[in-house]
Amino acid sequence: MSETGFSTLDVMSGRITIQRVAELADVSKATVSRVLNGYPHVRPEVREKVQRVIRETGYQPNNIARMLASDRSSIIGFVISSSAQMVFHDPYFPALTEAVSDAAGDRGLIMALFMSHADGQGHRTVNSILAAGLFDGLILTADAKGASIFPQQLAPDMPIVFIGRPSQADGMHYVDVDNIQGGYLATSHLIDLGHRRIATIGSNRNASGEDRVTGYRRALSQRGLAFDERLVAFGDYSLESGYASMQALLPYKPEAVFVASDTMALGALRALREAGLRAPDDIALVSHDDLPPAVQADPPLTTVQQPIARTGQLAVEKLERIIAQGGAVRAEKTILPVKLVVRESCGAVQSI
Amino acid sequence: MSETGFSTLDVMSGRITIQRVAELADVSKATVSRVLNGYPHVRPEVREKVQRVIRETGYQPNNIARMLASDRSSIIGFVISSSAQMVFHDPYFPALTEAVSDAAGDRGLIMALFMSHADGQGHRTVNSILAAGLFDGLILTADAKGASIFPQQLAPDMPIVFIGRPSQADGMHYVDVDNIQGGYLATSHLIDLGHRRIATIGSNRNASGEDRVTGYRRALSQRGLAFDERLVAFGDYSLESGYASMQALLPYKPEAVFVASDTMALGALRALREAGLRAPDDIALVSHDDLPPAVQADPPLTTVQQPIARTGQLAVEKLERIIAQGGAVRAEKTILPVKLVVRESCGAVQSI
DNA sequence: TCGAAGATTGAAACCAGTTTCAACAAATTG
DNA sequence: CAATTTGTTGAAACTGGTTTCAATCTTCGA
Repeated sequence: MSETGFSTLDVMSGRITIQRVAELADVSKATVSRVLNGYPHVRPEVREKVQRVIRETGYQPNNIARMLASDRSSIIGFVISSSAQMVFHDPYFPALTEAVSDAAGDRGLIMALFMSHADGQGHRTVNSILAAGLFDGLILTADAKGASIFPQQLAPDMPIVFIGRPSQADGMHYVDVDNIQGGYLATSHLIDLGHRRIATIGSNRNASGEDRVTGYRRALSQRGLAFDERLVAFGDYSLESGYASMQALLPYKPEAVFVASDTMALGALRALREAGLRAPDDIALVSHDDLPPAVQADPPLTTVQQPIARTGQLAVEKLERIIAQGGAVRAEKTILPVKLVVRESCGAVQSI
Repeated sequence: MSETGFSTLDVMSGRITIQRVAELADVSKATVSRVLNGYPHVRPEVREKVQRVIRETGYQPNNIARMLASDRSSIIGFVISSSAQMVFHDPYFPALTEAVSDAAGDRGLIMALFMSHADGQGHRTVNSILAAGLFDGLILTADAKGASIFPQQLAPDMPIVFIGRPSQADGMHYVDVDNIQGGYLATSHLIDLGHRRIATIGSNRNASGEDRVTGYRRALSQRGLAFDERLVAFGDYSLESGYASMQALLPYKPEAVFVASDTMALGALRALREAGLRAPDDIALVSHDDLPPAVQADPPLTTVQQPIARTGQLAVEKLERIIAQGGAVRAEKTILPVKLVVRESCGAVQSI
């Protein structure tokens, strides 16, 4: 009833607004806003008074109003465009998601996750994301070869960073891992161990898969080994495809195989086991990714470690920079180094 | 220069607003808003004119302004509170995430993902989520036993649905799977196959793990089998813990084991293999979850299938209902049925 | 044909912040 | 000591929608 019910402020009315804080601190909304955002031009004692009111009332600024006024949402979209199968079967995407989520959280950004299945219309997803006009920027996992629509064409001003080299990389920002070097290191290691008939299970689904095969070929040619078409199989990163690919390769009697992902290597190992062969004694194996299954495999996999957490982190940082500069940043790619982790599947170390 | 530059509307000015559409269609903002939201009280020809202008200008309403005015964001938060390890190693969380993401997308909701690692302060995450005041509601994965702070206490009005029974389930909405029945079905199946010394690898980390062990005990007692403390081991859902648990059980010579997750079963299988034992010939195995590794395992796992996609979907639907009704819905739990999927690890089917 | 009920419409208030700009005070300079 | 410059502050405009309410226009029944 009382017009001056200041004392019961914490009880009355549903929500505390900046207006209310301003009244209680006996200043204007503008000043409260300055305090809130750490802007200068506020006398220390005024600043403190406002902060005290904020503390005492438990005032939380309304983020949506903030977004509207400042034209910034602090929300970024993370779009995984891949078949449902891949997301399920390969720990790469969970690991990457976690990396991006962590990096976003560290910077006070909120990450909205979209899984746009290639089987449905992934485009619809991307379209509706852009239409939402809600995101400060987007992180996209590299598209499969042949993806037709590019969000840039739909929203040229939207800051976008790819993870993995997109099929049309011109003018795109992206963070990738040195896949060519990955294939090269793995294959060179096998050559160093004395193997000559070295096969590969790669993938032609996306740029990463192709690059790893490129590295494989580069290592061969650099050491004067002939490239044999029959020693190359292509999978889709699933365990099943690794299994099938290994079965297809066995008739050509490889001494060693570079498998382009840990998950496919797991499948390859099973094919070996069923054929009564053992790694590394009968066939040496080096794979790629260094995800948890590599350690868990039997035998543990020698594999190329790719810095997934760092990848996610750099993508977020890069995106933040582009957002801050209003999108006027020259397209720039970042390639992260990889390294070989030697375990038992290659035969360089004796199993314990 | 011209004051009446309507013809160049698509070129001039950065963004088209509802005001601009209203001017072009020669109506008020209110009418455009009515058309936009499909409200009645607009003459057909007016409606059509407005729609034409919208189409021609490519107008997209600003979602943030919409949120502010309507006090709805259409964003839900999905919080995975678990150790980083679990998220990495067990495909359960990726599968669940995908289910929730899909269900949200289907309903026009945007899903923000939070992975709050128990190792850091998960509470800080939840706090800052609530502070954001951005979400219409939250879906939380059930907390581990002993989690101390409940978001309800911080934000009693926030619509929240748990996936999995939370440790303080009173007054909470949650969707869960019938874990007791899961343990019961698995164990009964092993009893039916003639086994008597049946061990279990469970978990006391959360309610699901405990329930599965409860089901195991219920099946034993119902069939008049004694419960033997030494035949019970507890893991943390990781492959490693399954491996260690199985090693711990072997000295007590179980004939069969019910393992509370596929991932732990994978570890158990390895322990068997290293001990020179085979499933199902030496020890029969039934696990829980029916995630991809169950099929990929060697031998493929007989396991209890839990409907993950359905779980996510129901959680989103339930949350949407609570949001729509302004939170005034009586707490209600939903328990989904599980079923046994017979493969080779239990010995009921001959391997091919 | 008149009055009442119902449909259509727009002006204005509102959501809760940020930002601009003018006014004034205090400090510095010539 | 006057003239600038610099610092502090609040009023008001602005972000782009939704919603209320009163005014006007139709339609229909008596």
